[in-house]
Amino acid sequence: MDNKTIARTFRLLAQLMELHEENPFKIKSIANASFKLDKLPFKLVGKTAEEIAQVDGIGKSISAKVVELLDTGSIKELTDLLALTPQGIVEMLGIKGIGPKKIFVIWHELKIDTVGELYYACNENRLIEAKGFGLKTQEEIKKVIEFKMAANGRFLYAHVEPLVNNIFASLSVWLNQVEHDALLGVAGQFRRCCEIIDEVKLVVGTDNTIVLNNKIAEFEGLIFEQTVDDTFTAITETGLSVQLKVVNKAYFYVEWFKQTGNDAHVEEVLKRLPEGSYHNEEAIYQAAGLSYVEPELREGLGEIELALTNNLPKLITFDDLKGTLHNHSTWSDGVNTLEEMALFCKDTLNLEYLGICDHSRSAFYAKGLDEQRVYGQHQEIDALNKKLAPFKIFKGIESDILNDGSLDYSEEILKTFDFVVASIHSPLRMDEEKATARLIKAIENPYTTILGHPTGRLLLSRAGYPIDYKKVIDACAANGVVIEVNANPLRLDLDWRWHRYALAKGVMLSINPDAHRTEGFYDMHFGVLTARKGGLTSDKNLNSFSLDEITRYFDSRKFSRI
DNA sequence: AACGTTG
DNA sequence: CCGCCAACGTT
Repeated sequence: MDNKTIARTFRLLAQLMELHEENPFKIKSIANASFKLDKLPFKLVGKTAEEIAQVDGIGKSISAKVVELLDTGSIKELTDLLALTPQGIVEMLGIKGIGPKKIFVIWHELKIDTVGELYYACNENRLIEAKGFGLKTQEEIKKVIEFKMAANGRFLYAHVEPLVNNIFASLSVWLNQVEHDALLGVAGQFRRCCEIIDEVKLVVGTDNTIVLNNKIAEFEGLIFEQTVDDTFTAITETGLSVQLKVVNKAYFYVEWFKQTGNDAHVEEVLKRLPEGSYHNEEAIYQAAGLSYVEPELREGLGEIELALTNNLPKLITFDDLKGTLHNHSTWSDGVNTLEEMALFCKDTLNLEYLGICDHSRSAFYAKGLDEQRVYGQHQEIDALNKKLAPFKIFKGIESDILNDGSLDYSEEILKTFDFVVASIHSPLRMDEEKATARLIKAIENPYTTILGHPTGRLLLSRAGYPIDYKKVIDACAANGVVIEVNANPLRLDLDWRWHRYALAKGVMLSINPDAHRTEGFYDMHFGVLTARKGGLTSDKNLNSFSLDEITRYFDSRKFSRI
């Protein structure tokens, strides 16, 4: 069990205690513990109660609960509370915009205890009757429930990846026993590296279908049912559909190709493809008179024209990344210290530089840096740079874009950074006009180097604020501002569908992990996949620059201000 | 701490 | 009826 799960369990416990009107002091200490546990720089698994109690804010009683959770998988107090709470009420805790206080009213005064009923109540205008609720709250709740319903049965790529890897690995082993040269490939949305997956597709090539048909019924805890002649389907516990298509080996590559691209892409290629069996995908594209199209690009969005004229981009890879920009440390809301983050980049990832961009002063909830602490951090960076040379830490900041579009510090302070990532964190409720104007004002600020997560979206969980993409990208082009591809699998923002437009306008992108702990750097993997979908090449990605190149780039941005 | 909402 | 503001809940 990882720390995140433990922290989430404690938060749920605190919320349930509040719903059941328990001692507010106890509630506070549990909620506080949840926060602390989430921010620990070490893993809790294997630690003793005594060791855990050493953590500031965690005493005997809570450390005992952590151990109980680690040993038994649950906490008795939580199990008891859950038994007393309707399932729908527990679900409501996951709705943004309402907390335990409001849910208490919904439950006891409106007598509503399922999310469905709550939705109906919003439609019938019944929520505004209750005290503490108004029209705005009601509309907001309605919107969030609708968003949640639309997300049902859909999953983040990052969430599906381990499952697909497991299925692929065990299926390979098993197939190999059945037939030593059987073929297997992952296809569909996953192979195309889509950010949201609602169906996993695999293709098997075997001439021994009978054995397969008899054996496949149960595999890796999944129950496969034969839905069509050659297709087996299973649904995971979480509701994800896994499809297995079985064909003779001779047809494997054509089938794999057909199951990978979206309909538009496959149709376009098939039009040009002579009938036949092909021994790999390259041969298929060649026979169709096209250069090879990487799976990520097979979306029917103009890639065929590029393939016809041999103009497909050479897509960026993880190895092209030379450094990483936009990351956090314990100076604000990160888990690892500046030095730990730097050493990880230097020694584990073999990068040449780290850009540190802790939160700016108005991000109070994240311990944002005031002017004093900016100065303090810069001194620490100078010292570390001496120690770790030639590895370099760049002095950055993730400056909030305030409500009026200005940045969070005076020019005097902004001047002291090597680069500035400007992002919106609050307020997020804006119409398109307001959001676009706010972003453009920040883009026009001469100190802005990179525009951070342009829409603020959280995939499957929160829609971003609406923006006029073209205007925002055009403004970046006009002001030499780089756009972030936030690599957190929940964000992947700028959306890949806009990469090509940005690149055409001469705007550079930057694959930024927004890491809040050392493992967070690995999110760049997802950023690379999504940027590949967008058609990004290494030379247009800022953090593919070598240390020399990026130093010169930051310098030239500074000179352009004078 | 700052914000939006409520009343 | 509107604008103002304190209290509250959420992030």
